[in-house]
Amino acid sequence: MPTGPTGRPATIYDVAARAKLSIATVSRVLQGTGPVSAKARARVDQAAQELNYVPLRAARSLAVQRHEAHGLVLPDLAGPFYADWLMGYERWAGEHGQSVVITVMHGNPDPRRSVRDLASRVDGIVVHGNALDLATIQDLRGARVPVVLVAHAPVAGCDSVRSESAGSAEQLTTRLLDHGRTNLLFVGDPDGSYDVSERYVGFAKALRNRGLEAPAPARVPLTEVGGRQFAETVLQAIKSGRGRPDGLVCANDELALAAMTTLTSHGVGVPDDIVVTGWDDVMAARYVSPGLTTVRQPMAELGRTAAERLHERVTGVRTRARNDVLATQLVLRDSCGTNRGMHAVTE
Amino acid sequence: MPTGPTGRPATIYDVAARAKLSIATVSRVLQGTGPVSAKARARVDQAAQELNYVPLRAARSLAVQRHEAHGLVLPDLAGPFYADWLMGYERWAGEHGQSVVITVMHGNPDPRRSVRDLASRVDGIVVHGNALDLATIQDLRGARVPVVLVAHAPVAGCDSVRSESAGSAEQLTTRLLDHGRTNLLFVGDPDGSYDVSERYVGFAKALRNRGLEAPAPARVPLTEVGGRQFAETVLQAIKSGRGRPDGLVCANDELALAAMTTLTSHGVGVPDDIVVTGWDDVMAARYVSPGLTTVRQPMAELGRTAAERLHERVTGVRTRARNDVLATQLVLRDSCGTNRGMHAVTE
DNA sequence: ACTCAAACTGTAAGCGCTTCCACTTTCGCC
DNA sequence: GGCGAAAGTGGAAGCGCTTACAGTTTGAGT
Repeated sequence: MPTGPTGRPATIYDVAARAKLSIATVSRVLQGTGPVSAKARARVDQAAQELNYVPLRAARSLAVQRHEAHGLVLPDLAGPFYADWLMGYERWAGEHGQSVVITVMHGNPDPRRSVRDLASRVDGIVVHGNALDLATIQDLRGARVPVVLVAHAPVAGCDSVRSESAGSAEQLTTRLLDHGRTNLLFVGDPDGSYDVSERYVGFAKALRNRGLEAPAPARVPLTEVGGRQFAETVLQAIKSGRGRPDGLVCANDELALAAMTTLTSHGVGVPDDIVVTGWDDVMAARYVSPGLTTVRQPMAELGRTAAERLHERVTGVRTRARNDVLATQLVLRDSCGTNRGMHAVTE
Repeated sequence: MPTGPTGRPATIYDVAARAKLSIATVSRVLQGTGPVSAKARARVDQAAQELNYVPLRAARSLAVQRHEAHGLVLPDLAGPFYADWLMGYERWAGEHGQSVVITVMHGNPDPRRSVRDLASRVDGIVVHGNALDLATIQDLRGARVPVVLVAHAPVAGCDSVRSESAGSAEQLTTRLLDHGRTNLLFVGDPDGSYDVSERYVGFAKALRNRGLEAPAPARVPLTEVGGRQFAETVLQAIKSGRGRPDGLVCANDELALAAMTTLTSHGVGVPDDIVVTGWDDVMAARYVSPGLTTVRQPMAELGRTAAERLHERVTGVRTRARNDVLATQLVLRDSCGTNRGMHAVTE
């Protein structure tokens, strides 16, 4: 928020003139580089102060060949957890003087252009989930843009950060089986995202461990509409006397919540007739009745970690790719019928 | 994601050399400015293509004295609605070729520096709620940085965008009074944000219209913890036989949800013994029982509008300040005890 | 006092792009 | 075929900053 004498923003020349020093010295004082006398420092500080001078980032970026900014590419911002993730990222960025430029792909009229554009104003890019196809990611890599993948399968040359999925899903599923469930269904499309595919892997593994065959996943969108629709088909199946599931392992909470409430409102008891679990631990999960058993991801930490990894790459302190997997937390509530005592938390 | 012959990103010089034309022509082709022959255009396009050339934004910004970027300053990202707001903003920005740089104030080690920094890499700034104090906003204005305020009281020289609050609050409160409530309480601190203060104004007005005196607001934080704590004091009051409220008009849903569930879990009936309303219509509001009556703000549209206003200011197509107020929607559910039929929606 | 190094400061050359201005083509038309 | 205007192109000057490099002080050591 600089104010120059002319009304136009003050430049380093204005400061230099006012301090009666060269722009080189001004730059050295302001950036804290190189040796400067105390006197010069004081004069510059005062002049800068008086002119309310702020160096123009574009000029600095051009000169130092660095932007001091991170680019984030997100598929969209739906769901409550992006906020937490972003918050974690922002926090780290703020503490380390990095700006954050966000680009959302959903509804973007020209994704390719947007990403190129982003790449030219930041030092590196974080890609969340499948916001970008592999070709575009490779493109970025080819152009030597540091890339960190979040909630995405590892890619050669890129760092990745995600939360553990398969293990938690297996653990959760096993728990349901332990409590006598015999006809579990996985709800959600594994092809939709890496995370979901991992969850299905864990689900299937738990079943196989019991000598059961894993049924194909119900490929519905991870939304409330998807959950409602799926519940309808379950209700149909029950009504028509066909085989009925006695448990739904849903790929996220929206799905689970919609499915569960649809079922209960049609007289199907949860958890007695059918158990339901979700993923993410959204706020509604603890306000619905019965409370929704779910898996909590350390969203803020995922964000923080992604920021850190990207910075390491940008500054070059690390060159070997690194794939972080953060632990999740099983949150037991009543919807899974295995809960003793509220809010027991395992793992 | 440019790739130059040397491994370093290609510059406009590389393209010019390859196309056997001057950089001036290359620039004209790429930016679509000025007259260029079809032949030249083709050569440049091809060369740029082959080199995977992307103009460096910093250089362009420096030359054109514009960043083609908007800065957003947010207090934090808590709550589910920032996501919708941001989504609306991003969408508009993406469609209009503007980048979005986000800065979160909460937990920021040096807010002042962050804002100055932001100001020097964008063409204008949107400030959400009370992320910034008035002095800082004035500073920005003084430096001729276009500023748009969201959910904030209008400030001279700044545009503002918010959603209607007082009227909806009055309408909601009146409705409760119409249904026989006589001892309503407003929960939330009006000093905490402009929006909340407006809601309290509407609440108080409704009471005065009935010749009732508006009680002082319960100044608790707008969080689940705040709601729980407040509910405890209500429970105390009831137990000790002191006057009890028969309705809580809460400043947001988190507060309302926590208060409501605390009350019901202690045997206080909602809506029979006491009615509860919230604000924002978060997802949990429709999963809790009874469903939470609340007020929905057009978050995405608020975001879109803010983006548009800022752009108008940046481009100078409008110079007079403008204050937009968007309509809200009363969402009636069972917690207010005045609902006939699910999901009736008024206004 | 004198030398030499260390401390400080200034000059100027970029960083990669846009754009004014001048210059050369190319047309349209009499 | 020749003329003027329009179209196309290139040279070069910035935009505001950083940073060699060179130049000037300063000060310690003798």
